[in-house]
Amino acid sequence: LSTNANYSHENVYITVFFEENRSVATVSRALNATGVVTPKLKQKILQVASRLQYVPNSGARSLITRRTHTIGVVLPDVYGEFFSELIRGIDLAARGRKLHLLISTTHGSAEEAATAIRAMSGRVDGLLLMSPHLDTQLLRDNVARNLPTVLINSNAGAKSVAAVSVDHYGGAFAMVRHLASLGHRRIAHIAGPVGNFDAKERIRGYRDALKKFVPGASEQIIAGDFREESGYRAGQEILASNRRPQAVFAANDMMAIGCLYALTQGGLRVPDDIALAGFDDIPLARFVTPALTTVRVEIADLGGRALSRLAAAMESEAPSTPVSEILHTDLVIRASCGARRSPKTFAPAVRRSTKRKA
Amino acid sequence: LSTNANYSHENVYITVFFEENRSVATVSRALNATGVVTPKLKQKILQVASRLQYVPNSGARSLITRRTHTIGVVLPDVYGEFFSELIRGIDLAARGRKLHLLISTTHGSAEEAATAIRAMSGRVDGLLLMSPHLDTQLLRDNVARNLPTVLINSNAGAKSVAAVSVDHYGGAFAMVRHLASLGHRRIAHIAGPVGNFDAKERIRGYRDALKKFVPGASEQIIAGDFREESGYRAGQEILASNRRPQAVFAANDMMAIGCLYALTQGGLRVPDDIALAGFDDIPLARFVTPALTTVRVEIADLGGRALSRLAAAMESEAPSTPVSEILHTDLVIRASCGARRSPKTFAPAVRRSTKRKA
DNA sequence: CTGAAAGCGCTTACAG
DNA sequence: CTGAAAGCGCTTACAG
Repeated sequence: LSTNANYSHENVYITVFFEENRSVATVSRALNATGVVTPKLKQKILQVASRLQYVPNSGARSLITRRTHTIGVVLPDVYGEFFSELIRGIDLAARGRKLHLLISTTHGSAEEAATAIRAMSGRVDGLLLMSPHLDTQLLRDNVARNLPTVLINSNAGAKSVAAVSVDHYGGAFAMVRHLASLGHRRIAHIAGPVGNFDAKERIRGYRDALKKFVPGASEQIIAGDFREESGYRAGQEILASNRRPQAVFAANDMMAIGCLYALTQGGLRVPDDIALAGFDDIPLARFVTPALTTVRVEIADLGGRALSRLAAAMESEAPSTPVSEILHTDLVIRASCGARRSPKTFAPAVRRSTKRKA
Repeated sequence: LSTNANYSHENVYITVFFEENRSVATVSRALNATGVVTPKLKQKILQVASRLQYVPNSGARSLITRRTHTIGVVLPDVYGEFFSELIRGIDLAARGRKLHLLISTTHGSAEEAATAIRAMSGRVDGLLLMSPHLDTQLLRDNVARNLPTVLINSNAGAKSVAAVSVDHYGGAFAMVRHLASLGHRRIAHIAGPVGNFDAKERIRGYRDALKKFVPGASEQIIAGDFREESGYRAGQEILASNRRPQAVFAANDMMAIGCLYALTQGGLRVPDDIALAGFDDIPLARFVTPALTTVRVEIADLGGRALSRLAAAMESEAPSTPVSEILHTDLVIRASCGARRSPKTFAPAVRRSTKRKA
């Protein structure tokens, strides 16, 4: 064992304390404040540890404690305001619990998602998953048994895995109700990518609200993929149509902004000639002209809650029954839908809650 | 050892293979494709591993291999476009090398930075550090010896630690030269936070270019902190001054945007009454009206290069001599400085390189 | 209160 | 080509 006392040239391990004639057991107890150690001895050990810049080898430690204190976070991407905010919320909640974050991206590929999940399995205490490609089968095949898992914005696990999602349906529903209340009857929807859970829920909200608040009106759904460019194309499509909608509700802000550019280029004035609304309330939304009416999602909160749920599941011994939590959204009314003008100040945007039971 | 064959109810470890009458050594060789194993046996082992969803315990593995295949990334925050882009660049470069990312934030506190660095030391193969609070002493006290480290946008380590930075000086210099070339003589600078390395370099660039291209002009430096609100206040200050500058160069885009709002509110037209420029080229820059002239920083590239350097240092046996790499910037000329109007299209912004030897 | 020993799951010489 | 054994750094009963 003493062959390992190589701290002068190499890394520092607990065994260097042998040089101080201490047993690793005592050192371990002193460092972890577990078990009893004479205050004097403890102080000396701490001192030596500090001088030597001793840092415990986490691999060795988790080998025996069966804890890594690390959470695996699997996301489609880390790019853009949405993920940035989401990670921020997760990070904040994790710091509070002294948990580390191992982050991996899948770039929208199911195979990469599976690989990432497997690669993380041996090194984390729990998993936070978000991916458009998650389905029950993929989860069953790749998530290690008994590894606590929480899904974000996904219904992949259906009833079998815990999930935290945004109330896409309620938000879209409230927005269409608002547009209808302004007198618009022809309300078009620029949809998100086919197969995407969020997008589907938003379409459902649009559809139901339209049916309810504008009886007899026909749906107009324009294809999109959540990216700015697809909103731009949708805008051009709207310009070219013979019977233009009076209002356009895009499934997210980036598409609404792309659409705004197309409409403005085409000579239409928003909101005078046509109303426009988005979804997400990304920071950009208040900066475009006119400022964008949208549905606010507390993205950071979404991440924070997901982490809290996961932490709770990790702490409980028994495999907890999976709970689904749904975060409500807020209507943010700005200038682009014509309901009111947005003053150019730093005052917080007007919000109207769309609370809805989960 | 056989007490561990508990895969039916618990986690799956390599020892479950005992049930197949195989030694862990053979299983290890088969799984890692190291050493020789009969193709037939190997296939069978792989099959069992797959059926059992076996995932190696990374702690145990790195205990012996002395590799975690994980990089520690310490950032001030994960919020906002800058960090989002930076992480994206790091992530992209890491995936290619099959490295995992352990991410931690310091929220601008030196103590948190130290804690984060120490907490990571035992669980990573290398460190990527960015923090306004890094100094040589903090690094020496907290970074484990022989742990390869690369600093991002910091000169903390001076000559002793490898670093990748943006050419703040050159970018600011080029911008002021550009503003001077448009005929502006009174050019003000809204500075970043005091003590911040990036901010200091940008001031230096402003100062030197002003001296060189507008001989006799006096400096006008307004305090700021990189946040939008401080730019807004700077704008109000400019409005109130008796001899207004002809051009304002903000040390980053967010302050430029805050300033823009103040100036517009105050009745000034940008760029007709006053020219405005920023630094960073965040996505928002092209969306404000008028679109913002700025200095483009390839943020993702910054992250990617930092990771590449780190990976290289990790692979080399000898403690490599620390190299400092400086990324050049590009001038992005849009409408806000009056040099030209920006058309509202999706065409890429005009860029002029400000190449400069590192 | 402290130390010697066992063992966490894995890999790697070393035998056979 | 395969297996038995040692050992990575740590923690935790178990003695003393």
